[in-house]
Amino acid sequence: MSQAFNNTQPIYLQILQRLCRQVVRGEIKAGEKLPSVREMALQCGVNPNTVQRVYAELERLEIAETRRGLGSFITEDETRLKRLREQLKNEQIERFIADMEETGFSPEEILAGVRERLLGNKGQRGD
Amino acid sequence: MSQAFNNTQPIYLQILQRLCRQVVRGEIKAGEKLPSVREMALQCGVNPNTVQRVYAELERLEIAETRRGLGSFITEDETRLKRLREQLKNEQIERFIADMEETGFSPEEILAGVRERLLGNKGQRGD
Amino acid sequence: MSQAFNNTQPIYLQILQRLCRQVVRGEIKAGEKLPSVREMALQCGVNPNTVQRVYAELERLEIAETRRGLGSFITEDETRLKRLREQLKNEQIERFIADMEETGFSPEEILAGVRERLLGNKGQRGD
Amino acid sequence: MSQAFNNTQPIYLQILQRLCRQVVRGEIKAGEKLPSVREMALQCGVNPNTVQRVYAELERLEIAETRRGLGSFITEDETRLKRLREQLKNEQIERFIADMEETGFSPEEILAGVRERLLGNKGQRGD
DNA sequence: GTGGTCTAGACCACC
DNA sequence: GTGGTCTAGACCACG
Repeated sequence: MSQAFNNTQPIYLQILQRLCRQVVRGEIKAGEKLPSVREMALQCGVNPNTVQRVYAELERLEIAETRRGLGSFITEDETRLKRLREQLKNEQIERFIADMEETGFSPEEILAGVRERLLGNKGQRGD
Repeated sequence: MSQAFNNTQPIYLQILQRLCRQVVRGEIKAGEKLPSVREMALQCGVNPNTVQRVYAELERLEIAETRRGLGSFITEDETRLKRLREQLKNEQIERFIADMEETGFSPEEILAGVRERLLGNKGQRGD
Repeated sequence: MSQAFNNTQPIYLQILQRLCRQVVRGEIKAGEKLPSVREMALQCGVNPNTVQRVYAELERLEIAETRRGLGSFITEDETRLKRLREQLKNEQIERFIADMEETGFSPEEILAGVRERLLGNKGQRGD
Repeated sequence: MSQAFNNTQPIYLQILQRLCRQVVRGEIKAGEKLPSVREMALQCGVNPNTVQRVYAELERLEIAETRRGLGSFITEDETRLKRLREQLKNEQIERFIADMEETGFSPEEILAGVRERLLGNKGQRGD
């Protein structure tokens, strides 16, 4: 679990992404304390420097804040977290569709491909 | 020079991707000769070595083949190119949906988001 | 400097082959760390780029994997290494026999020639 | 037929090898006239320069000789051709076994592998 | 420290 | 002319 990093992306980004997703999925709640840098480093089998960087980035994104001597905490601003959810959704969709269109797929083909993948390819109509 | 590359991805991958897309979109046809390494390097404002790497990768992917002293050519195997198109489509969709689901979005939400982005949010019903 | 390379084959392939053979012979063990790119370059009297290429190829062959900032390591998957051994054996035999047959030697003649070379030509009978 | 060259070896060597093998197999006989350079180039779909090089090499190996204004001819010295046959056989065997031993295979393993490949692996004994 | 990428420029064999 | 390899040296992000 704690050790599944690929080499194509910096580890710190992978951890960052995982934390964001846990927050968005509600597995980590508003106001919740994150593990200490050292603890998290152990859990992930990673250099503390790397975790430090993740927490700094979370702070920059206003998803967490660190209180000196106490640790890092997810923001208590729940609307911020809801915004985060929408933001991630839109970014991912945006990037996906831009990529697909640049590769030459039409909107119809994109939509059909996504639907097929999600629902199986039993003939849907009525778009 | 004439082309803009971003810094988040190696240049050679950006060129590779661009060529793949041009092939998939039919802008480059089966059997067509690619510019020589040196010429492409000039066009891209890039070192010949970098282009060399791109062409080598195209060959490894069986999208192009190089003939000694003659240059590099897109494969004449059109079915290979069709496969490439499907492959790119499926990979992109797969990655997108995996990402979305891992972030906690349901299939319905994904599909709705994609449709809305592609068609505007006029009447989606009955999925 | 310390190593002699012949001119008929690219240096990077010669280094690659040597490493593969060391792995197959068990001189380099599963999980073992390879010298850093720079160090290996020094050892071989070769440019770091050349070694880099070798390591990239080893990774593509799933013989080694590189961990960011840590170095390159022979895969810990021992069955992969056993497969490699068989693979090299079969490839070499296959190529040899294909060559021999294409040159017009019969299976009997091939086998006799190999046996003679390996054992001296004492009593070959009854094949 | 005439167009099956791989990229890992110079085309002229591939043609050279093919001719040697045809001679060794007896498909081309002692004293026989080879196609003209231009003719052979057409047959092979190759630049005349390339064929020129092949014929020069054949002459250097004393397998063929070119008579000005008449063309190239396989040598009439049949013992030379027999020697060629043995020479090719021994070279190929030598190279194969050297490679195998360097990869760490024992003589027994080599012999077993070759026999298995040639005869199928029905338990032979009596070496 | 590590690997990854890139440039500049060279040399080679091949066609 | 072409692609393929190599060197020398640089810069970067990562751990």
